[in-house]
Amino acid sequence: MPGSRRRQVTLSDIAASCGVSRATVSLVLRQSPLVNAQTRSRVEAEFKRVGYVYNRAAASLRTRRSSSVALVVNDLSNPFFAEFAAGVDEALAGAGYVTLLGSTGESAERQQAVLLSLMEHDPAGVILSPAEGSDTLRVRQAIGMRAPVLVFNRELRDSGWDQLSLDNADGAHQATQHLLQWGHRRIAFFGGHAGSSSCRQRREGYAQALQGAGIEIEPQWLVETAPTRLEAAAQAGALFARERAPTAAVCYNDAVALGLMLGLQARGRVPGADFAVTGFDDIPEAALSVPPLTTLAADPRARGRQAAQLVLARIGGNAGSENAATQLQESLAAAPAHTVVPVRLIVRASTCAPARP
Amino acid sequence: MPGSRRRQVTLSDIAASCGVSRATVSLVLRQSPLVNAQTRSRVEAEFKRVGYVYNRAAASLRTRRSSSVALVVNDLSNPFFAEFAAGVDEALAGAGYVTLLGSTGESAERQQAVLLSLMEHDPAGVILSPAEGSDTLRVRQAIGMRAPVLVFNRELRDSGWDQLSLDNADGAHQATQHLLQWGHRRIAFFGGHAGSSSCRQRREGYAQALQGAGIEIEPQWLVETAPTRLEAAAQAGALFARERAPTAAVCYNDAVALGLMLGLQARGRVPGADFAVTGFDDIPEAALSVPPLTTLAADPRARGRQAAQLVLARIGGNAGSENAATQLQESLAAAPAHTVVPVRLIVRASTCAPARP
DNA sequence: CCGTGAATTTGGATCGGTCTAAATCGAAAC
DNA sequence: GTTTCGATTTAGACCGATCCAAATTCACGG
Repeated sequence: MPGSRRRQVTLSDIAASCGVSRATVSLVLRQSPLVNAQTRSRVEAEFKRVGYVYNRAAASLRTRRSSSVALVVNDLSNPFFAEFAAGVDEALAGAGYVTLLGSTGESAERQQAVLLSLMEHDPAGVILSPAEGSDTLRVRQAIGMRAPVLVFNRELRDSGWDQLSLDNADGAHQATQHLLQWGHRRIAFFGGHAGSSSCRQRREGYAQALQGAGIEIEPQWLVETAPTRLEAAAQAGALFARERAPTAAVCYNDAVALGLMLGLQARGRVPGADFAVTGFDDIPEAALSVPPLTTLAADPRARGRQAAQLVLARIGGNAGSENAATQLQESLAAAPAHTVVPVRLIVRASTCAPARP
Repeated sequence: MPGSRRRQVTLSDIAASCGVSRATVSLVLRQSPLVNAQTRSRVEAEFKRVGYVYNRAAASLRTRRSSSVALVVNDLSNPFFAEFAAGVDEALAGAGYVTLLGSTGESAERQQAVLLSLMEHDPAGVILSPAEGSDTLRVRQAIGMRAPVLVFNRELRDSGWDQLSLDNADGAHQATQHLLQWGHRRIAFFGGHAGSSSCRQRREGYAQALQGAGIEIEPQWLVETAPTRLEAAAQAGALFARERAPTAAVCYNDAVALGLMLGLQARGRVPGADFAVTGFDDIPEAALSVPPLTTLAADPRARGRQAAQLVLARIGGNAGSENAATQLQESLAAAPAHTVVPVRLIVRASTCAPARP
């Protein structure tokens, strides 16, 4: 019923109306065994009666223990990251932390602003999926030593922070291998910015697989595009500009692969019948495209949970030292860990034998 | 360089090393015109030198002005909500607020826990896309009068809060009309829980369109399913259980429509050729399915921005009264607004004329 | 009746900012 | 030379919690 106002009720109010001291109420709040059972229930009843809500900000001001974690993600509208974010939030909530969200829209500038703004809210940790073109130094400058950081998905060179990433090289290797087994010999690597670390790693795995098969890569097999469906569709033609055109393509990711398939169809080619395509990520659409896309699955939601676990480990890791400052020191001192998670090939109908001309 | 520790630098430290009082430093922080230009630049230099970062929690403890907004969403992995969240965050960040994320996984229980946890962080406002089966009273109990709320997408009866929703009835009406124009006379409404407000509204629009065409609805044309692809695919058969089977279906949403199309194909029917299907939401996959899905677009990112604007209006709305408590009072007192945004029909290839047997 | 120790409770400082009312300081005005 | 005034600065309380050391209470043994 809009109408009942008055300022919010605090621990002092409770103390007053229960006839005990603020300290006692505080002990009740924290489930201390010190307080008498009768007192406890009296106070707890009052909590309910007046609808008391805890002010965590005030508490962590005193304790110097924050209960939030910042999640900075480059593109929420990408289902891969949305799933990731859901996983992060799930695990953080389970551990009693709240998620501070920041999205950067893949802009290093916005990322900087977002980080600065988030740091003012004193997160206990940061999970960062860096925008393309992030500068390690600037990011460091924004975060300083104030919180442990987990870098996800892209590299941040020499940051000295923990990192969680997919086994990009191995994934691309698997995809290429798969195409080789179908009998392809002319295989392109399509899409992505060669500057980005994930693209570089995927290209490496691809190159290694071809090398292992004794195949030399033609320059025209390497096509760069923005990692979007649209750009990919537009660039499809580049594959067929010259002789020795490829019969298959390992794509940077699913978005690019879906775009390429559209582009192929526009040229009268039939992906999955006379041209083979693989993706990366296994976004939900991959299973529904025509033809369904052979791709590499990484289970982004599980990655999100994992990322959360990793920062939480840095944050709370050392149960031995209760002192928050010391804890931070120790955890920051431990050597940064680089966790690489395997990806698995999901074979669908977009891969096929090379067309016999 | 991990190694440089020491406790974080505070405003008092700055004051000390600049030889001014804490009050002055505080004035500098807040760009007050009171402070002398020389002093200001001296202090600002010190900020940079030592890498000072503002502690917003401490500040808002005193000012009673929070700079965060809670966003509670039922399913982040749904691209519709992911886009929505991105839009919310974009607009909030632009206004200097930070987003506290909470996802409920469509569970009223989790939603309650999430809300309680978020409220402890004292958000200035709440944007809530309620989980199915939310109980207005419990939600009210968690939030109380502590923050203005914007309810998105689903109704929360008698909550007295602002609401932003899609014009569900009109959308379904448009879709049904479109099918009628193709010549269909036996049109089903497929999917969704009839209990949910959005489903009810869509069914209403559908029913009205049919009524307008003088068509009576057969009970078997109304099929309930969970709003997921899988369930929808499994229930496809229900449409053809009896005589007077439909030749087209207005689906609850895109996920259901995509599922239904799969289910149809499994039965040897060809959606877009001998059975017409429409969706709702225009998720990215809708354009890529086979056949591409006729559906209703709502631009979720823009909705997110709009939702953010609406809470911000409640939060900051009254520039006249500087007193925060008074402001909250006034804004909560203003009559709740229900904003309904139009949706537009995107015609693709999943709709066709009825099959001539 | 008093000392003793365990069980409870508490006063008051503290976290890092902001706010209010009052102090300080030159310089212009009388 | 004192008063006055605008410009600047500041002391100290305060926001809502926690923490520490010390105080209080109470039952029990001597």
